[in-house]
Amino acid sequence: MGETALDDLSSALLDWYDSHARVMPWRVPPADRKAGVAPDPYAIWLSEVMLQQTTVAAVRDYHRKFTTLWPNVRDLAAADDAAVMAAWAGLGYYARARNLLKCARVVVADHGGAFPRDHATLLTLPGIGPYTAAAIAAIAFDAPETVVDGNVERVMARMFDIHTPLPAAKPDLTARARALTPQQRPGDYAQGVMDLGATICTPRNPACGICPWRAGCAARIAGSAADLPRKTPKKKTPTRHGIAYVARRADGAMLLETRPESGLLGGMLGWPCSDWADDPAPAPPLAADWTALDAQARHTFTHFHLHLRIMLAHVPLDAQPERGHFIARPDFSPAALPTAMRKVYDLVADLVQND
DNA sequence: AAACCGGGGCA
DNA sequence: TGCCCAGGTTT
Repeated sequence: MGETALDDLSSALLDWYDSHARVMPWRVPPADRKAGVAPDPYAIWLSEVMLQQTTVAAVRDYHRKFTTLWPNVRDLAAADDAAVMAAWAGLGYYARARNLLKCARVVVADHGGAFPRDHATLLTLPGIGPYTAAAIAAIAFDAPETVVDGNVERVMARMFDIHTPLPAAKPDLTARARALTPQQRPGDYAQGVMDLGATICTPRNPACGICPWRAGCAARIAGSAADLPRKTPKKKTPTRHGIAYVARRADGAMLLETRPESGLLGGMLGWPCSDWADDPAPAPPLAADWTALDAQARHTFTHFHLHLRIMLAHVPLDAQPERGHFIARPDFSPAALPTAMRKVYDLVADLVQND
């Protein structure tokens, strides 16, 4: 395919984006962008980190919460770690929140509070990999970088009818995407391809009939669009079991522990637990008269299902736990818990409210 | 290169 | 249930 054909494709995509761009709070619409309105790099960076493996619908409220609590990178850099982790609770992949804070502090300490504009420097920042570096450079600074996410991989696999399964096909798909990236409006182009993948070239039931690229799409012509991209099969998820211990002190305080920085739910608040295994050994955080609940909390992580049995105890004011710390009733917010731990609270909430 | 790391929405 | 998602870090 010659340069002219590729230019025609990128032009068609930009025309489509001008009239079909999705509305997002952090995004500058194409008309405003053409009028010279620049995006806020802080808002773009925050959105891109939140959007890692996460849908736009899930990100919206969290982005608004963060920009309200911390309107700029200096405010975020000065925030308490626990406040940021609590605000992130429920969004998942908690290493992102820890790296978010690290990154904000590096930007303030080493870059004068201004985000770097080039891909290579962005790549040195915590939590920013090849995708996010390209996305920030393109979207925030309109640099001619090629942004390749799951949407773009799917669009390219279909445009060029590539049957090689992912992840092996990634280098080829990236090269195809790079060849299509225009020098004019690369930021809008990057967002346009992702919008196309999110709204037209969807994983299931792609709307080929209204696609701006339908005439040049090899998979649509071959009838294989809905079957692409192919992916190497993944093994199915095992189930692990655990025991969660909920201790309520006589004054209403609840016993929780801050999980280790690294690992599952790293740095988040949770109930003291046994290990999570096929047949977990009991590990109560203090000696007490523990009562087993009938209900179990069930939660699915990326790579395993978790079934948590729940033990409940009412303990005296002078109780001395071996692990964790008591959090006073007014200071305890279930919303600050990751979802697996909040499900445990939901099951015991009625039992610890009024006694 | 492969493993690890959440959560919700969808068919 | 299984698959999908605006991926990065660690091993």
